[in-house]
Amino acid sequence: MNQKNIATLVDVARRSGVSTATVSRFINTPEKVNKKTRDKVERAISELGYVPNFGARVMAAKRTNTIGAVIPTMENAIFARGLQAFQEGLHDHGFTLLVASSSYNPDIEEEQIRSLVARGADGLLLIGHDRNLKILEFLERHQIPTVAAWSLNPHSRIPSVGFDNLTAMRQIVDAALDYGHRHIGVISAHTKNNDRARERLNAVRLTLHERSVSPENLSIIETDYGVDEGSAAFEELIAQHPSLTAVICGNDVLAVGALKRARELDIRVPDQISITGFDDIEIGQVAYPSLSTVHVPHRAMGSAAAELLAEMITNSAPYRSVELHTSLVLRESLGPARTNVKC
Amino acid sequence: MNQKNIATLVDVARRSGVSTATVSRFINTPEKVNKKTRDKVERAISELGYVPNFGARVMAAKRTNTIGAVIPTMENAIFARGLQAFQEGLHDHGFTLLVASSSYNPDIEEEQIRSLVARGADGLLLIGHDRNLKILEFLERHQIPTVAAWSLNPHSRIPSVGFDNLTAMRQIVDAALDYGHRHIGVISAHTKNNDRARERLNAVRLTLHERSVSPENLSIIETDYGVDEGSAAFEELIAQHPSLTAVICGNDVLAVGALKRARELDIRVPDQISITGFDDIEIGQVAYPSLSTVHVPHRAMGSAAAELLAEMITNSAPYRSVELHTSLVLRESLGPARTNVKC
DNA sequence: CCGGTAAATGTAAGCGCTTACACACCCACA
DNA sequence: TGTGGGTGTGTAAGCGCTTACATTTACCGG
Repeated sequence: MNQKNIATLVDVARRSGVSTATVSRFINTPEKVNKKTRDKVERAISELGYVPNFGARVMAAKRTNTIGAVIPTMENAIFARGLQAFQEGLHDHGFTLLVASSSYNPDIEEEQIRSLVARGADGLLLIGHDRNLKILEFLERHQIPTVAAWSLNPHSRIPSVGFDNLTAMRQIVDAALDYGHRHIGVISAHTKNNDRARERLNAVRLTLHERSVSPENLSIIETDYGVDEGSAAFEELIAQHPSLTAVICGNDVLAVGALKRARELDIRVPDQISITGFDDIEIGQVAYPSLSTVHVPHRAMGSAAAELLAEMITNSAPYRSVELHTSLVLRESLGPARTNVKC
Repeated sequence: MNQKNIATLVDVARRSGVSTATVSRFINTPEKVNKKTRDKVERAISELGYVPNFGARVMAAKRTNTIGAVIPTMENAIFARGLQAFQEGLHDHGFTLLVASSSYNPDIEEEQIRSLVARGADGLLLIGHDRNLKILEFLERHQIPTVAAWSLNPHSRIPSVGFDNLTAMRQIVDAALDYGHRHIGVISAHTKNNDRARERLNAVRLTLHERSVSPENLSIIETDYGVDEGSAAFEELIAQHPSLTAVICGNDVLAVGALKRARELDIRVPDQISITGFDDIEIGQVAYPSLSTVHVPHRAMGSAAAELLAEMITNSAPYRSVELHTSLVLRESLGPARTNVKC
């Protein structure tokens, strides 16, 4: 034992009277060890409270059975459910998940990716496709199987497991237009370095264009992620554009913030103004009025990502993407446009 | 380079024409390396895209600058904000955070703790104090500085950074009693292996006793964590005990579920029934009616835990706990008890 | 009783780093 | 010119594992 009193393989070997190789086999491939020996080793291990040193193991074996994930934020539930499913899927394949968050900052994301690779991650899950070439090359040089989720981009070097944000957002914009809304506000997450936000915003522009609504009737505000940010953006938007009858939000968190502020300002939703979200997380169901939104198959996405990654690692499977589909969830917050009594 | 084309320290040394020791020094203590040498090494590193192998590093240096945290769940925001602050605090001290979740399962928690220790965590953050002796001894043998958060227990071998759940819960129970509630329901998280839930429940019992409310007027239901579980528990509770005028929930997530079901059943809150939560997370502010709850200083707790842990690791500081205080947040969901028109 | 084969175990060479120690310089000072 | 003390760098010994290969043991049919 060393000064920290931590038992090593050698200690276990000595105590059970076998070689280190046998102890190692006991741990990794017990079926290759004789029953009697197995018992001896097992006893020694539990008496010593031995735990294999992960670092040493990785060095010798070149495989960590660890997958890393870098998500933009842990603060909200947006990625939580998908990640949970991802983790469960990985577990079935014998992998452990390590999670790091980037606070929506590309530099931190890069740092986290490097850190996970240094820690020996066998594969990586990232969110979206917006990142610079340098880090992609780094991943390629290290031959780290990687998949990008929450997004779909056939041109990326990284395979996707996700949905088409553009198509998804069009569903709800179409619904709003069908309800007669012609003056529309958008509260979007920052679109820089965020392909999901950008595509969703594009979806609004495109749909309005197709349905011949003038761009002048569209007011956009970009903001940070958060309920309070949603509230502030909502207030600003309607103060500057009183004729708006609908506010499309880039995600449920912003939408819920908008909903909250509307209530505080005594603006009835959806009678006076409609508000929509995107993601379909729990908070939208408990909000009042309940939030009309785009349902994202979080769990399916997590499972599919786990499946694909496991496949890429164990069979070095070829490039393959998985497309999932979203659906409209119409609850209370989206309703017919009010007849436009100009203020 | 090996077959995976990953540059090692040796490659960098060769390329820059210095010894491996110098490269290692460049990485760890650049001020000890001559400026000219530094430039050579720096260039070689960036040309090769070299990243130090973490496992090898740990083996040689015995220090990882990594802190592990095992939280019961990532699925909800309860621990998210505190963890974020914890992470930020650690970052200031040069530590990296690794997060694992246990799904409220003590066996998984134990497995995760072992895994983090094997990965070389220099310290550990755990939630609450309920865990078996074996794992405590394991931690002691490995001399891993550990703190327990979200709870306070002066008798534990592990120092606490948190608040007294009993005192905290009494605040809101007292408030409910002050409003005239005498028939009280409780929706609690499972109390097994969960000291926080247990103490909060005890707080209800104790307070009622002190204020001479008969235990017969108290109905308790324990359930899993989740909005839907809260909804189901609420419905069951009021079906079996129509005389209840207040439902105290063990946390905000359950409370919001209860609030939601009340609305679905057309039960007015707080006119017909009051509902309270615990934690003060965002979801309670956006719920309708807004949730009266106990405010937990999540961020302060996270920062304090980071501070204490850093101190324990770098100075092997003595056992010291940090007590934080909660406060009452009265919003809409708690109101006067209805005059008891017996059904 | 022997050779052959399979099963079980042992030996020892790394894996990629850090760091104690040794060594080579260079400058200041006597 | 000799000595003392930096400063900068190199050498090489591990850290705790896995695993290819060598060796031993057990058991079989002939």
